[in-house]
Amino acid sequence: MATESSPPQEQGRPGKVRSRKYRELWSRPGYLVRRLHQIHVGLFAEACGQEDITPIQFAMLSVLENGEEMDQMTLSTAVGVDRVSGADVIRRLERRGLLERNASPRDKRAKLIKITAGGKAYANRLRPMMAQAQAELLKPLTEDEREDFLRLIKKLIDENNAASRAPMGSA
Amino acid sequence: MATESSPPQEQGRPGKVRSRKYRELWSRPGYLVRRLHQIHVGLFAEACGQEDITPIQFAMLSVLENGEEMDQMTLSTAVGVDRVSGADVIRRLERRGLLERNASPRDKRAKLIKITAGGKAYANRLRPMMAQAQAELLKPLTEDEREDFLRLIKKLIDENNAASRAPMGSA
DNA sequence: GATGTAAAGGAAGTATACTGCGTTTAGTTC
DNA sequence: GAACTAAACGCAGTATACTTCCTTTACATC
Repeated sequence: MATESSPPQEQGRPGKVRSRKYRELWSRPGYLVRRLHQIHVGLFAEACGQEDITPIQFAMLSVLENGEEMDQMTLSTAVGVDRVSGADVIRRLERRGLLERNASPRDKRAKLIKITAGGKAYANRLRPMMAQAQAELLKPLTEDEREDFLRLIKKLIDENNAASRAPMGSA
Repeated sequence: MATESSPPQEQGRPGKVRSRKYRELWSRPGYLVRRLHQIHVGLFAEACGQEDITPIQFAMLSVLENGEEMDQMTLSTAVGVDRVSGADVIRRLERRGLLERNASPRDKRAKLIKITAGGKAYANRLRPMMAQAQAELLKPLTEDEREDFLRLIKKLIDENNAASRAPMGSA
């Protein structure tokens, strides 16, 4: 069953006429990215077992891990989600006591986010599971292929970053 | 700004100790896949302009385009989402008159889904926009790199397919 | 034909990930 | 200092994408 989603390769063949491009789902890069994203979420949940954590939640803890404080906007941008989605994630992590949210003394609009001791310990405990999920995802590829894949996907992200609704890295 | 998310390449370097692997967000394949997925959704929406359509909705119309009827479960599996998510998408497409949902005469449990004439016309009209979104996503890569990327991501999906919560291709 | 299992679907609940609108506060410009 | 603009946040609403629990129906087995 694992072989059925990618029938004989015919995308990109020289003689193909324009109209047939992207006709099949498995020839649409965006579709493939969506599928792989789903798979990653599944692998992440599996690797974390009974722990109630998601990739984006762990990403936030990772950003905060060094103890630095930042407002919601900065944190959201750092993990690459928009302000509102970020605030949602922050609220859930705060509810579990993994981070704190305090009014900024310098800017009355901003809420400063800081990881708690419990949050740090939690992140440390789960790091191996996160790493396991990453390893599982790449497992089908050889070492060379992994490097290629990471290089190419980074290139796609970098050059398309501005196109995203939540441009990253402006922290 | 587009270059900041991928600092100097150091992941996978031979001397790296185990504990530093996946330490940075941009070195976690799952994180990169999530980002690229977001970007694709953004590009898709942009390419579709005022049209109110999402990648998964278009994928469903693509599967139904040949006029074939199928139940919700089969359709959901064909586009690679679970039963419940699929039913949600179907309900929205039905509301817009792009597809019909009728009780199956042979199986009283099943609802048979069929694309409408309007749905076909709509899919035909939007296909160039979908193709535009796919092309935009791959634009940063050379032709050779595109082939590599598609080959590698298909391999990852195929071999990890069973790990997904919504295994695909069993149609 | 009764029984047990599995499949199809619905309903409720949760987590990302947005858009749009409004409020408060911070700067900036005049 | 007043006015304007922009930033940070909140709230409401929507779309994927799940989980869990339930009902109905189909099918296979006894």
